[in-house]
Amino acid sequence: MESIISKILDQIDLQLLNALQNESQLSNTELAKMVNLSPPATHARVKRLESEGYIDRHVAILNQEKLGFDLLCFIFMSTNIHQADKLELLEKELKAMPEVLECYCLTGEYDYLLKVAKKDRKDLEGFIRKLNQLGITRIQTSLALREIKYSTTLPIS
Amino acid sequence: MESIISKILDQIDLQLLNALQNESQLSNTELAKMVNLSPPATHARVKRLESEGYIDRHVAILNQEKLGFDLLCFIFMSTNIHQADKLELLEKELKAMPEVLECYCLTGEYDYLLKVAKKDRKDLEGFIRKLNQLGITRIQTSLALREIKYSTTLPIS
DNA sequence: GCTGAAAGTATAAATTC
DNA sequence: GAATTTATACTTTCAGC
Repeated sequence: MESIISKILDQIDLQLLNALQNESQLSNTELAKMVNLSPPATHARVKRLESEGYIDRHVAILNQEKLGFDLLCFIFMSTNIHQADKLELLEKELKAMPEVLECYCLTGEYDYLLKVAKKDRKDLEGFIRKLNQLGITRIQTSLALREIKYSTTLPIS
Repeated sequence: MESIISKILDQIDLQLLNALQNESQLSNTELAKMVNLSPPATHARVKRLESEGYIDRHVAILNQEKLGFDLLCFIFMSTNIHQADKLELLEKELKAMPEVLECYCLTGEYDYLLKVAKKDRKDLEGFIRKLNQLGITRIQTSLALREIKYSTTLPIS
């Protein structure tokens, strides 16, 4: 059975998405050569993929180490907030914190998982103190000792 | 006391990095206007930031949901491997798996944290079986119920 | 979706500050 | 030494087919 995607995205679309998620600076001309299409046809497809929301955004990935972000932490936490509107506020505040790179609601022991980048332990301490003021009941922090892989590339091919 | 970075990167460099990590498709002309420099001067700075490793790569962020990746999982695992060369092999294999988006060595109860994207439960089951064949002793899987934030933007400003 | 032309960009070289 | 202006090559992008 075919997936839903294959009915909307053909092989060329997937090739384009895959090329761009690995190297978004590829020129339209280069992309066109890769998929054996004319530059205008290629351009139209990429624009379509963007406007239809398959491509969320284009970003530059900076080097954490070179920029002094020595601490990458995973913070598990639970809250005693249960009112829907107050939970929403909490999530809005978490989202607005620039040091919070990722945040998910998780199955399991804790309510939330946060991925946080900080420059040093003092910064991290301040951040955790800030969390405690938001109605967080339980926090467990794990430090990343070593990065083995960091990718934004979805396995679409 | 000034940070190390401020000795190498000036305010304009940080502005450029910050602009590009949020929207890497900005044209050189637009960047130049933002930082009040001529396009060639801006271009030289960006190239320098790339060649010196402050910018790792440029990528397009795809929409997981639209592409059918319904399962985002965080897998904690420990291994019984202790030989250095065999551990290296394990890490190389983890790195090579396209469904493994991120992988870190962690402090705490488990040796590794994996962030894994899969299309459905059957796929996930197959993946976990594959892990079990690599010398993994203990696995704990948490599913992301909801994404509150997903960002690649470091808080450099 | 293709071809060919027009507009806009990136980039290298020469010049100035 | 670093930024600017000038000039060229390349790319994107819009017609018409």
